[in-house]
Amino acid sequence: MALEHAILVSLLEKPGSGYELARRFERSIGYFWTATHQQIYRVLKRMEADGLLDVREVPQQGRPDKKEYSVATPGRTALSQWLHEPIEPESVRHDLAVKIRGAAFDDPAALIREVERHHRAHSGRLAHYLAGEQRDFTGPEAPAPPDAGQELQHVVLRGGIAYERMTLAWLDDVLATLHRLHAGH
Amino acid sequence: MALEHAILVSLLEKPGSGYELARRFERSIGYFWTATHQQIYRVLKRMEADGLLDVREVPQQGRPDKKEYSVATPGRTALSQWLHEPIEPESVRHDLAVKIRGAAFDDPAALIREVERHHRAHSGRLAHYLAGEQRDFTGPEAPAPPDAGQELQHVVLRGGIAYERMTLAWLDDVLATLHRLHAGH
DNA sequence: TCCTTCTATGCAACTCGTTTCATAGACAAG
DNA sequence: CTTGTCTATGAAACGAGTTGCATAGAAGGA
Repeated sequence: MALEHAILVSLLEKPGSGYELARRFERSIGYFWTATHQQIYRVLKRMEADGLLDVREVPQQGRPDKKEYSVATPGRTALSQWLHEPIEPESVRHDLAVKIRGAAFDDPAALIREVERHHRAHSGRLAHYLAGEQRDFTGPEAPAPPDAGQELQHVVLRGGIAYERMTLAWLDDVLATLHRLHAGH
Repeated sequence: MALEHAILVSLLEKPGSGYELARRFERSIGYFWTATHQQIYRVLKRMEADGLLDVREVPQQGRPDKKEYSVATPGRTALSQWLHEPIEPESVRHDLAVKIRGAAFDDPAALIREVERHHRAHSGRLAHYLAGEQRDFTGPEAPAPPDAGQELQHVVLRGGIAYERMTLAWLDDVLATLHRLHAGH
């Protein structure tokens, strides 16, 4: 259900087309919520039919026309209502943890390269987040007195950074454990 | 797709019925993978049809009969194959982050109680994990020379603990930010 | 010239996951 | 004696999410 709300937030931050939303979901919003373009187009259509969004056909030069969506009044109301509802704290879903426990019934050493691959992927994400933080919040070109929206975006980004740092430390722990099992016993 | 594999791992650790699996998914396995009983029964049926599992009807006294599932040879093969395949590092899905960014278009102070609720829930989980660690791994009744399976279970649990600690610290950061926005500016 | 990439939108089929409902015997509390 | 909880299994319907396919013009490189 939160895809609708993530779209509302993103369109309130800036109106845009399905295509543009899909790219935002690969970047900033995608830090904490993913969606493919098919899913986005389908939900946009439904939300427009429900009156949550307004559409405007925008002709363009040198590229296909696009449909620019923006949040209508009922959309703002729906978002506000959702913000006031309690939600369940999420439960994690971690394939890698399943694999690690499964390694007890296979060769634990075979997992080492896989864990190293994850480590590299998370290092890349952390670098990406840190670059974004520098660019938008802590660097010299960041707006000096940040407004509420920027403060909130920053605290969410700090959450992503903390998550990646924690994950990297854990993956180090996992690697040390796998090496220990491989060498000894 | 990983539900199948989580079930294979759990049944290799100990054979059991769908009901028992559902309870394990509320406890240890549920630390990193959740599933409801309906989902489990459906997948068990399919896995048995595919020859990955064996079933045995177990009559019981004072309670309904149960079907005890155990992993068949093709199931072990399937798990081993999956363990050797690379998987994508997961992307996070965090409703609360959507809400926090959405708070820029609503009253940020209204989120404070919600964030505090999440803080309490994560504190509870952390306490639960730490109790489990004490009981199974670091306490006086834990098996003195742990085998590979226990080492791996422990490192997964340490991951859960690290996740909860990181989340609690981040929620403190979020609360401080919300209070700052509420008081000042 | 052809091949790829980028912008832009969408359908169809499928799998995964959740919610609701149903059954049924045993046992304990009120 | 009724209500609630625990064990145990399952059907049906729905909603969320993924994968594959299709279209189409513009731009840039081999």
